[in-house]
Amino acid sequence: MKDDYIIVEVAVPIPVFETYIYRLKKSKTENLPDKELIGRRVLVPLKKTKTVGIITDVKEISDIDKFDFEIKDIEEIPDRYPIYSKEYIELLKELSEFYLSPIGLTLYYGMPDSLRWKYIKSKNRWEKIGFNNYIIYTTVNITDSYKLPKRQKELLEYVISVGETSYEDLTEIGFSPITIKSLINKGLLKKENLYFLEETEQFRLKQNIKPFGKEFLKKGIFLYSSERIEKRLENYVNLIANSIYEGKSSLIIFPNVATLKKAYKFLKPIFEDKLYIYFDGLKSKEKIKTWFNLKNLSGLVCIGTFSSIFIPIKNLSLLVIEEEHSNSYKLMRVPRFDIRNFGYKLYKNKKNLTFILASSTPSVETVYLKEKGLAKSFKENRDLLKSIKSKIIIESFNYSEIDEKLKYLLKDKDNILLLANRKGYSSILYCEVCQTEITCERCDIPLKVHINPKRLECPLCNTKYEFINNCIHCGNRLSQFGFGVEKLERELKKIFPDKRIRVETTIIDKELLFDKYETVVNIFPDIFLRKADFKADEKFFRAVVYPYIKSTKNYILITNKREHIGIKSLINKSIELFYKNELDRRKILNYPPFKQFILLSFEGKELKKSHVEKLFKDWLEKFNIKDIDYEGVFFAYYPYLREKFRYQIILKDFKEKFLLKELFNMATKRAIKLIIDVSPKEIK
DNA sequence: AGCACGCCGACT
DNA sequence: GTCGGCGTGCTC
Repeated sequence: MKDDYIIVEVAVPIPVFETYIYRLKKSKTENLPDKELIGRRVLVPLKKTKTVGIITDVKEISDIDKFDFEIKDIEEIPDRYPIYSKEYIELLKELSEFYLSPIGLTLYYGMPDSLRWKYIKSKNRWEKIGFNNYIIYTTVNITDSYKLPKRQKELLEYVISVGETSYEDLTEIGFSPITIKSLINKGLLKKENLYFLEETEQFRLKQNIKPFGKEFLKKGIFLYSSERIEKRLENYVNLIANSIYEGKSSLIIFPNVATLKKAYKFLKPIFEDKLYIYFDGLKSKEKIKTWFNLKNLSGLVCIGTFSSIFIPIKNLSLLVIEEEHSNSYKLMRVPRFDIRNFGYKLYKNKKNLTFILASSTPSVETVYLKEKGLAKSFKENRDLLKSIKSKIIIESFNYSEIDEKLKYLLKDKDNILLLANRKGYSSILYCEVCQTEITCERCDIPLKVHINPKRLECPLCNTKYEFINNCIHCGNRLSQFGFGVEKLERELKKIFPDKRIRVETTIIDKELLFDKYETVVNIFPDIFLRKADFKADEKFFRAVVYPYIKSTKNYILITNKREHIGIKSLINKSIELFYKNELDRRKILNYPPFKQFILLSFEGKELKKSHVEKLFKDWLEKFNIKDIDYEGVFFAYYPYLREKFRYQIILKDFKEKFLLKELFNMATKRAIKLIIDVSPKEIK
């Protein structure tokens, strides 16, 4: 009897760090066109319900005696092919271990959302969101010339009218499987499996794109910071063409959809049907098609956002992460890992991968990779700032004079981008009688005033409140203080009704990456230095330097931090000056990348600092942890968020990371939510 | 996560 | 006496 089963390890989408063991009946694998089990989706029972999981390993049948729990059977294998490759399963396992991100959740959120089936217990059925096993379409456009039964005629007319549909859609609206089948047999309907497209046509590059020699398709990690994003994209065309010419595939990742779409417009006419796009907002059918084509075929190019890193692309030879410093490459939710690190793992694992980390203002970590000799410069080592000719004007900041100053500075300018990292209309609403600010009920921080529509909004949890004129305690009229971009925009439009002025809070992570303006005004980036974050100087530097790259004639910087190294490197037109200084500083202070940080955030409704201290002490004692570098429990930068108190601990270079899983379990038992952030991007 | 169990307070 | 709120435990 034993021989009729295969024992497999399955990662299920629940917040635990382990995988579970299931039995798979051999007969269920007999008709599979691909015998590989690892990377497959499986439908499994889990406690009193069912879930979709991913096979991560195949065990020896003799292991069965080792388990002291009842082993349940896999109910079904829903797909003809695995969705992840063995290689990606291996790497994602390692990465989840490194970031202490539950493997089941990592694989679950990595796959196309339409494959994340949910079992609805009350309805006793699976919810297959937008799922289609194969598409049904037709090549005819009129039904008149065919003699068909009434129902078949209706079906054919329906398919003609919608163009492309699915088996599920058709049965859902009332066509029987027999009707569908007979039209398929007559050749009037065609079905195409999305999972399995044949490797057919020989792709020809458009005339004007010629393979470029092989000098840039070498194995290696490269830092590409010597040119602007427009210019970089032009260079990728040659690399992609090279890769396709060799029958291999490329992946270019962008930090946001707006930038991605601009890149698509540029690349589509060049690479036509060899170009695929992948991002969360894509239609589920398209996502599945892109996923499986990239997994099964070769000689393609994909551009996408964060989620595209999960596609197990066949013969990947070029990986580019654009604007690699962006915060969007590490999510604040599961899977809590940094895709740059995944790129690094892919690079280590593949024989020939060109891995490019590109940014006009790269992250300190990536510059450090270059310092250590792990990454090389892509193209010549030239400072981008030296090629920018726009004039730098530095002015001091004073809140009461800002309107007058802008009026004076902008009087002879046009085509202006104005940046101020202040959301909303004004910063606070204040009662001068009670001397209190109007604050968010859930976060206890001042609400910002917004207009269009007029409302109050919490800058942290985004809860919206009705605008009030009078104080809720004494009825006195409330006053507004501070300014935001909405107020700046309104007032500048009043002063200069004919000028082209765009007002934004930030450039980074907006579609502005490709845009240029004659004059860029940057108001008070000093705000980035207010937070005692280890990355504060880097953020300030980027906030000062990045807008300069977008200006063609004038760059007006309004700041009171003239002595900061970030501004010095701008004036000296040398980004290297900043990185050298910053690396020295971080080394002295034992900050990343010299020490690895693990940020522990504890959250709870009635949580007190002493509870966290007790929990941490108990953990240290229980596991006899002596060798640990941390500076105690402190209040988080936002100590009260969404009705929860928040405390943090920073561990430096903590080696026994697996023990944090136990801390996580202990915290859960005490109703404390613990968020473990390995190599945090920011501390907030 | 998502479900069940079990202990309390509020209700017919 | 029992309905349901949510704290706690567990998933191969």
